[in-house]
Amino acid sequence: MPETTRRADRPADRLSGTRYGNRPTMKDVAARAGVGLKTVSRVVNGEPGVTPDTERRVQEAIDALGFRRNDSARVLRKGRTASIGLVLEDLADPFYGPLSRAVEEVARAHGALLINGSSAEDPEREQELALALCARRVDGLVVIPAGDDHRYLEPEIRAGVATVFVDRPAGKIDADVVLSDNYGGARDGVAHLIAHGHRRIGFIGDMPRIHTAAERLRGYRAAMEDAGIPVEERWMSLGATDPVRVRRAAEEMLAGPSPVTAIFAGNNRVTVTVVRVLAEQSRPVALVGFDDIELADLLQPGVTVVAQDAAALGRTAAERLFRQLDGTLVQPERIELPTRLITRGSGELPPAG
Amino acid sequence: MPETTRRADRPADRLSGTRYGNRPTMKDVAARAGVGLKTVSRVVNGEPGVTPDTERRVQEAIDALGFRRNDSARVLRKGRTASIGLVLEDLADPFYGPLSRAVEEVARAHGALLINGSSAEDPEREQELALALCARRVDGLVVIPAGDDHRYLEPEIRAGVATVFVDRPAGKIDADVVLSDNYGGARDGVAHLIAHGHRRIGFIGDMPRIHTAAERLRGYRAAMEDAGIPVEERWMSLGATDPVRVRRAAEEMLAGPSPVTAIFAGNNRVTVTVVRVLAEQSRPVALVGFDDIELADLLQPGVTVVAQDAAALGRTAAERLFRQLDGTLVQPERIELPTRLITRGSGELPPAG
DNA sequence: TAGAGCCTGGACAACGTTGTCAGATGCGCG
DNA sequence: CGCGCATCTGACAACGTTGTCCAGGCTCTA
Repeated sequence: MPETTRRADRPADRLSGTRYGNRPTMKDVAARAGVGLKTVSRVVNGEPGVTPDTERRVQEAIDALGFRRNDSARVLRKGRTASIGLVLEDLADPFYGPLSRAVEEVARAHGALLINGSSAEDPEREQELALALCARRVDGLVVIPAGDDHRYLEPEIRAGVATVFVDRPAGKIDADVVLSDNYGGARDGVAHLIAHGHRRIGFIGDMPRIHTAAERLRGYRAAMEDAGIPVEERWMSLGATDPVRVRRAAEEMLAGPSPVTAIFAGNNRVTVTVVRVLAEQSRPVALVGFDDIELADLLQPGVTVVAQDAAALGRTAAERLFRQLDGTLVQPERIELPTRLITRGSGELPPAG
Repeated sequence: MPETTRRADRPADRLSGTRYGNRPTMKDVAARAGVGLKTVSRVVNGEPGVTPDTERRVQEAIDALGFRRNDSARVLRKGRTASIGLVLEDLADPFYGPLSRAVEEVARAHGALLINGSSAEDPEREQELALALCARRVDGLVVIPAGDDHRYLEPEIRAGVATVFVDRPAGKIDADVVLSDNYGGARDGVAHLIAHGHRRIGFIGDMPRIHTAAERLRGYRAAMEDAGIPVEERWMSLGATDPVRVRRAAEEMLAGPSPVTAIFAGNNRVTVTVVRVLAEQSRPVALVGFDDIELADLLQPGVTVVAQDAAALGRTAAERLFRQLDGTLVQPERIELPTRLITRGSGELPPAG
């Protein structure tokens, strides 16, 4: 049949509607066990009021047919899905692994499953994902925002979808947010470099439209200003953090007559690339990175970082989400978790050249 | 005894049944727009046969009420959820990040969402998770097995749940499997060490009940045997791969009168710990690790590894899953992806001592 | 031995959506 | 002006489960 679908380009529309491969239902089980439908339901759900003998008969029928309760139908009836959604930027990013896992653990403790998807830093994809999750009636949503306007979630929140934003604040709506102290962490990290004698300090960060990136840049500027150091434009690089771009940025600020003697790297990806670039330099350049990276202590020198606790971010957010669902929470709040400066050598190098 | 739907200790049972916070339904939209229920359905799904004027009225009502289609009800009707489940070991493990992401991308391309959970290497939890996903009627399941008996999935597979196992084979059932060539990779890695003059080579791996661990051990033994080197018991450590245990194992094989001159590390976690231990040794010890690790090239010396392509594993598995759903696939198959030896220095060190 | 009360089991409606089908409407044409 | 046809619309059942409520059978007591 030529179905002329007008806007059938939405995800869920693309799978066709073949039935489950003929799965047994409670009705089938009931027929086989010679009992009523509701009795099967009672057995499946461990409700009281079934004689051991009847229960045994039902159980046998269940085993024989390979019955498994259809939670979709159950959800329709009960109104709760016991699942929460997580919209993050990139599952493959080592920063989000622990965060994701922490959210999952909390969900598990509350008997909920986790559905997650990556926005790939694309606001439109974030929205598409979040709304798809809402259509599935997740009980709650943990969002690591890619966009800066979340008014599209207003009807959902009003309808009772618990919502918590992590890592970056929500845009244009009032909602729970759990953040790291990006500003303070960056400021301290840069101040650390200044304390070790640096004055020409480079900053390589992500696009400033990303909240964390903007905050870290603000921290950098604050530390410099506190020390009375005027920042030169060419010390700063703000843009995509792919290796090619970062490498060029680093090499540029390390070239010329008065190169930077230290670099502050705005996130884990930047840090990794900068470490590579610095390894190729003839003179030592100090480095402090935002986000911890694995094996940072084993490099020569060890990489000094401003570490944030990704797991704590996820855990805190998820716990807050379930407290929203409990009804114990009313007022949206902004929670800021502290960062920690871990000195390993690279940030304590004195200025060279 | 076949495990079945039983008692009320299952996750989904713990959330109580409060209704959605009074969400508008198609009926409400229909009432407000002054049209029939089915017409709303048509508009929502972009079906043909609605005049522009009617469509506009319906659309306005949708916007005004903040209506969002309830996919649970839709699923109940259509029989497909457009979602697939992924059961893995630990979301936070850097090896599974890219794998997970790859599965997600394929799912996305097919318009499906991804629900995932961590088994924490616990067979019971694996089963609980997989069955919970089936109860939600995921269309398919990608499983990284923790246990070695998957007969509990037989009714599900028979009922049409597409199933693919990744990284490790299924136990006691016939199903699609996508693996790395663990045996060949380990054998080549160890042979590489032997080629560089080593004879006393240690092996530190995971519990042999884990298929990958067993295969890699087999590869180690094969390489040693091919070279005519009798393996001493104390060169091998097979057990949990927590840092404490691995550290002790490494230190033990490096002590005594005839210590190993090289170590083959059975997975990424082991490699990381061994690198730490070796950094403390006075004499150089060669190292080849299974799985690539970030920044391996920047360590002194760079860490030689047998790399597997986690993303390719995930992608291949997910694609196979959707081909099962298409009906293009019939016979279960075992697909083995090659590994790649990446030399960076640590594996090319000559024997010392 | 009759009545009260408890326990078990089942009929039925409802959850929100989609597929089916038939009715209503409008249009062109004889 | 009426008929056929195409187009648009809506009533209704069904998806598989759970909550409500009542019937029937049993035990227990007076």
